[in-house]
Amino acid sequence: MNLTFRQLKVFEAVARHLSYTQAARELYLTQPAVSMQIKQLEENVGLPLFEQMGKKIYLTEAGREMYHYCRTIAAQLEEAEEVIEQLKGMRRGHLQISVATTANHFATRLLAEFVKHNEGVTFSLDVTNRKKLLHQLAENERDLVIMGRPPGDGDLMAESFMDNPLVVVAARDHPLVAKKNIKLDVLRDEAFVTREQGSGTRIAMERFFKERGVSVNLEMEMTSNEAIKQAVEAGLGLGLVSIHTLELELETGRLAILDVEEFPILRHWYVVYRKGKRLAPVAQAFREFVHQEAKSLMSKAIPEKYM
Amino acid sequence: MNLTFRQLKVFEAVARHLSYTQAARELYLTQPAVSMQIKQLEENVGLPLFEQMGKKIYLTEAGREMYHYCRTIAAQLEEAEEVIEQLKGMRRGHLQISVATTANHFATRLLAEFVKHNEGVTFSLDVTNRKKLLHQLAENERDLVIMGRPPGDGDLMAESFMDNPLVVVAARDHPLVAKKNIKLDVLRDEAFVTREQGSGTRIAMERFFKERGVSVNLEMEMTSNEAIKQAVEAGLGLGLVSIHTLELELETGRLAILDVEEFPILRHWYVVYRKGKRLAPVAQAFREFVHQEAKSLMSKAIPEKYM
DNA sequence: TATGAGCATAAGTATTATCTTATGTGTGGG
DNA sequence: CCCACACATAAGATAATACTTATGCTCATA
Repeated sequence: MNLTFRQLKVFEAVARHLSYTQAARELYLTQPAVSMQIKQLEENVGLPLFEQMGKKIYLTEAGREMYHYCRTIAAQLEEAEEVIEQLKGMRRGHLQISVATTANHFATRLLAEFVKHNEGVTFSLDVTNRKKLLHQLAENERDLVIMGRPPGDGDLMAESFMDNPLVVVAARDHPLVAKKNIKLDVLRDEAFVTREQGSGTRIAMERFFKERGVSVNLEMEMTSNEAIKQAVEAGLGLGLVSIHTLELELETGRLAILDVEEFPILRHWYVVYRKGKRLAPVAQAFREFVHQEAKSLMSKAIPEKYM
Repeated sequence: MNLTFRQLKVFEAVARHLSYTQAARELYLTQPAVSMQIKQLEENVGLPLFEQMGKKIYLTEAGREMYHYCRTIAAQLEEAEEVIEQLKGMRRGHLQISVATTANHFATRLLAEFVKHNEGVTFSLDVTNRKKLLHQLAENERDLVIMGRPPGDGDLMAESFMDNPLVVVAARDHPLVAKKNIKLDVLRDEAFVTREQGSGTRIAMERFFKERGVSVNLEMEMTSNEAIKQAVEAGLGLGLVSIHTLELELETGRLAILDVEEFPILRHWYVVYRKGKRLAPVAQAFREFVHQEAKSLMSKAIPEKYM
């Protein structure tokens, strides 16, 4: 079959009016133009679609079938058009986001807020480690990624949108909790519970201590921030984590931030995407949303001095 | 939107292969031809459908949506094509048949037999009186009508396909049942239960008696053959009916055919349709089926001497 | 750094679509 | 019996479509 939409459109009008002439009027055409379209359609189909009895025309059975499919196809087209329009206006869309484990807390909240403001937007959120995030970016599997500073070599756009202060935490009954302005040297004697090698936090941490000639005990590795906090709370040692993971623990007083000199280590959160990627309207909107709203959204959850 | 099927077809191939070049190969086109079709489609849609990252291309969200609708539309088209093919080969179709009340019995049986031999054929059967049958023909509401001889003035094709013997019946205990070769004059004293004025049977009956100068008592009118048979069985009088309505009553012996001279009145059944109407393949096939099979199908149900 | 793969762009061309005007044909109503 | 209506057919003008070839650009990879 070699139909054209024009043929279907004209056919639909004729079938509806059961009149070539009226259909022609509706379509601002002459009657022969309509005749020709119908004739071509009938040739394509291989069966007559109308029969003429005297002055009136009637749909043949083949005509009735065609009319049916004509309308379902038209309906599909309309639906498609509507969906596309929604995509254009960003009233709809699907976000594919991945976030670093550490960002889980506020990323989820950001997403929730965004979706609340944009009805019809759906998303899938993958919370995973730095390595996998970089892999997903390389494979173009995600629209946007929220993470620490990505390596400079991959062709990535990374836009900083919020500070990410790393702080030293201890259990509430730890001897250092009460001290003010703790010297870095003091930490030399302390055990640290840390994230696994290769994680953003770990990299930053090691660089920080190395630059300052302080070698600390980093023998306890955990693959999640939750595990670290549990360990610290249990008194296994100190922890070095992003303040954004601490909201609940600070509120309940289970963990305390130590007042160590040169702390917090100031890092940043980035919205990352592939250079040259044409962001879909939703993704574009979410990116802007993050830039505008992240700070104010987080300020409610974090002690002021760390903002 | 001003899409073309060509655009959709090309788009579908590209989306499937995620490659312009491969799609071009599949469609026996050059790569620029594919590029242009996609470009035009994107212009129509108003959004990019693919994004290129290095050598690979990916569907954008709009692209994924379009792909979806593309496939449902293609599915609709295929379905339409299939239905049309079936209509061509008469493996499918809908019959719109009307039959005279008197023909109900064997018409139903004919239809049943026809449908059994042609899987996929559906029908709607209207059993009604002569007046309405003619109206339906005039309004082109039915494909075929089975009835007695239609008036010659309407532009109708009427093809006789089977005898329609009208016989005189009586209750089994009627005095005339035992008589042989009953004279017409004898009927003058008898009451008749008849169909209403305007019915085919009634017209034939009146003409018959009038031509022979026999005036009979026709005061009991019924609008259905079933009612007539009931009345005759109850002893209200004689009946004059088509033998095709009598199958069951003869078999059970509730009614008897009288051996009246010049009887049965020989009339005929006709397949009738509007002159110049292009019969759909199904209707055409049924018409031929009726001509070929009606007699043999009926011979099993009716006493041999009346065939 | 050179090469090739893959898509975009440009220019040119043959084909096809689509429409109009003019006219023919059959139908039903006055 | 003739006219008006409705669809069919024919011829021709115009626009647009859908290609092709040739070439340029960008990126990955050897």
